[in-house]
Amino acid sequence: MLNHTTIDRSLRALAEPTRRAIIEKLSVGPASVSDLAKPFATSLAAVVQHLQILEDSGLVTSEKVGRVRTCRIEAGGFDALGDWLAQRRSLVERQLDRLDTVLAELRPAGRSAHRKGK
Amino acid sequence: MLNHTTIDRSLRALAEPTRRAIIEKLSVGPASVSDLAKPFATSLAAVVQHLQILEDSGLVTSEKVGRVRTCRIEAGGFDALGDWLAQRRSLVERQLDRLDTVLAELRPAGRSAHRKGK
DNA sequence: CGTATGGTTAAGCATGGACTTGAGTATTGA
DNA sequence: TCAATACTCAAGTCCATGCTTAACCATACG
Repeated sequence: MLNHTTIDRSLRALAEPTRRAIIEKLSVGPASVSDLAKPFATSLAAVVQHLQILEDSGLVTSEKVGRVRTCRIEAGGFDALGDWLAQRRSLVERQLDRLDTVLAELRPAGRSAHRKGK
Repeated sequence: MLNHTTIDRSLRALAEPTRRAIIEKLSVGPASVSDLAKPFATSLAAVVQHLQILEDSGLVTSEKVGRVRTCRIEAGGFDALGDWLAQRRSLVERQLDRLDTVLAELRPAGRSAHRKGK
């Protein structure tokens, strides 16, 4: 399993509405810090702090040219989280399959009816 | 887009190592509250609180029979989060495609080299 | 040059969230 | 029926986190 700390940082970063809104905006396209701050009622400094956390989590990168910092989503920043999620879901599937098996053994003549088709 | 509050609750619930560990254990199979509490150094009450949060988030269900509460992963509890993630990733892909297009237009004779094959 | 713009950093505050303890309820088993 | 088990609930503590303000730098513009 890949580094657990990456998952932790990603999830913490995303578990905040403002940061999620920033991610949502950035997933449409790059933006400057003050562009990102505009929609929010909070101060610019607060947004900068959120951006710092997003960068530490590996979800966002930024580079400064002149006096403006341009932020963008880091492609692949969601991969660790995606893998973790996929693994959870596959394990849950496995559980349901085993349940099916058990039910099938309990009434061998019938067809288990509670699972959605493949 | 599906209910935003669901995403919020899922992410908040998962942004905590203990709760994630509980999820990981439950994705292997159902367990009682005290089974879940065993591996942790914390008190039982703390684990119960975590379970409450996980249930509120829709990731876990439980039912009490006799004096023991059995907890299990809610199949489909990860769907909203999975959809959100997938959408982010697809939007990021779109950005990269547009970038490819721009680069291709800048040097029409060359092949863009920075993307992995389809 | 001077001023505005865009961002950075630090300090302090306030709230939320994780944890503990302790007391209580309901079930089970001897 | 008594004790152990398996939670449940309430109250209180404490620390992390998000926010603000304020001072500060660097770059761009008239």
